[in-house]
Amino acid sequence: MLGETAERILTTARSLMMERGYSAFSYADISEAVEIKKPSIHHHFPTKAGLVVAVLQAHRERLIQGTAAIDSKIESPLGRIQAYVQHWEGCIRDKTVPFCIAALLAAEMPSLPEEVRAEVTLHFNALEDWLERTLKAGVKKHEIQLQNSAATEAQALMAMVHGAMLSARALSSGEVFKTITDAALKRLSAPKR
Amino acid sequence: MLGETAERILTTARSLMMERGYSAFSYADISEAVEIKKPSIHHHFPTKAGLVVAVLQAHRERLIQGTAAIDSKIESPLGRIQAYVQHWEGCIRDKTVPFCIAALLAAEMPSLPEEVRAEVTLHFNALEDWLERTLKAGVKKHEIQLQNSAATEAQALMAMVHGAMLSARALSSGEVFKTITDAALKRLSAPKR
DNA sequence: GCATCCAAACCGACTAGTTGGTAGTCTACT
DNA sequence: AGTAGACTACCAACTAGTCGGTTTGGATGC
Repeated sequence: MLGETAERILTTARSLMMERGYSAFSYADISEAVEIKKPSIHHHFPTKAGLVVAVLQAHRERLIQGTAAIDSKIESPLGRIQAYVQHWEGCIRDKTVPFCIAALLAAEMPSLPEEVRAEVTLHFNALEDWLERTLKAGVKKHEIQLQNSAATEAQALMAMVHGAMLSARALSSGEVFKTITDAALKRLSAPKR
Repeated sequence: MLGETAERILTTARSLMMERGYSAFSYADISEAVEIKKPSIHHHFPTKAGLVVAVLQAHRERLIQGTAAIDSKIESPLGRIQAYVQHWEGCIRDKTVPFCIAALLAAEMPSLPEEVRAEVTLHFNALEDWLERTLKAGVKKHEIQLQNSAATEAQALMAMVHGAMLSARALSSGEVFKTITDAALKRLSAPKR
């Protein structure tokens, strides 16, 4: 298992990356926040790439746990997707977790170490999988209507959520995220019958 | 007007930023590509923030010129939006201009200098304006159907395009951009009548 | 025609600070 | 005695940016 310090380093790295991405945060930043000297961080995480990979693995783990929790709590597929989007809405509103790390790193992709790039791709795949599964279930239950294949609609939905995060940052407005995602959800729901 | 060297610095900075964003490119990188010594770059652009602002202003100028060209060449609003999306599709395919700089910098927003941030916001506003105008014109001509206000749909469309760029990077697949944007365009077009 | 002046362009050498990472040491706990 | 965690003291490489100085191609005055 990971020690307490390693855990603190991870969560600090996470929030720094959420704010700045990969290249704009440093071991010195973590050192300051965790109140531990820089070489001690290297003791727990020898390289920056390794640390970031660990953060991304935890991030993906949270995604898998989170969607599983949604699946077990909410029966309706449309409701599940709503819950997913609302999760981010809340995060963006209270500014604790203002961005999906994987989406952020996707922007920096060409300047990332290979190991990190692989992790980003994995996250996108995992999210796409869950969205696709959930959309398909919604169609089967006549709760969701799609104009394209579930795979395509899952990709589109994911892009919309990530793009909405970009817009929220660019316009420094949490409002715009809700506006965009509400419109996307509205489009998905099948007319009552 | 800008000299030839300044112009070369600008285009080099542009492509470096397109690849890496703000914090992951340096004057040394430009120096190497332009084959000019580092202090000479400072002669033309005293600060990095200033250089990036210049790049963004040119980028926005191109957006305005580009959309104006589309407006004058293409009569149909839906066709105009298609042309806009296809422009990026082409850029992503041949990898010359693989990302909208403003969208890339939006991800880094919190670590950007103020002046740069303002420029990013301006770009988002300019694009949103054009999309909204064009969508409204399409509705008037019964070419485009919207489920929400034109402003909302413009935001959603913009988010989708930007998110599709992120996905294309994350999955290193130009295909996925086309898949996503095709679906978005399909949704916009009103049923024939 | 020719000296003078000027400004733009450029460059070598440098600064102060930061980057990720290393070596070796001390300490506390098992 | 061994080990995990933390430390001080480094390192080479890189960061944006500065300084003083040279080269260049015109303009201007005579």
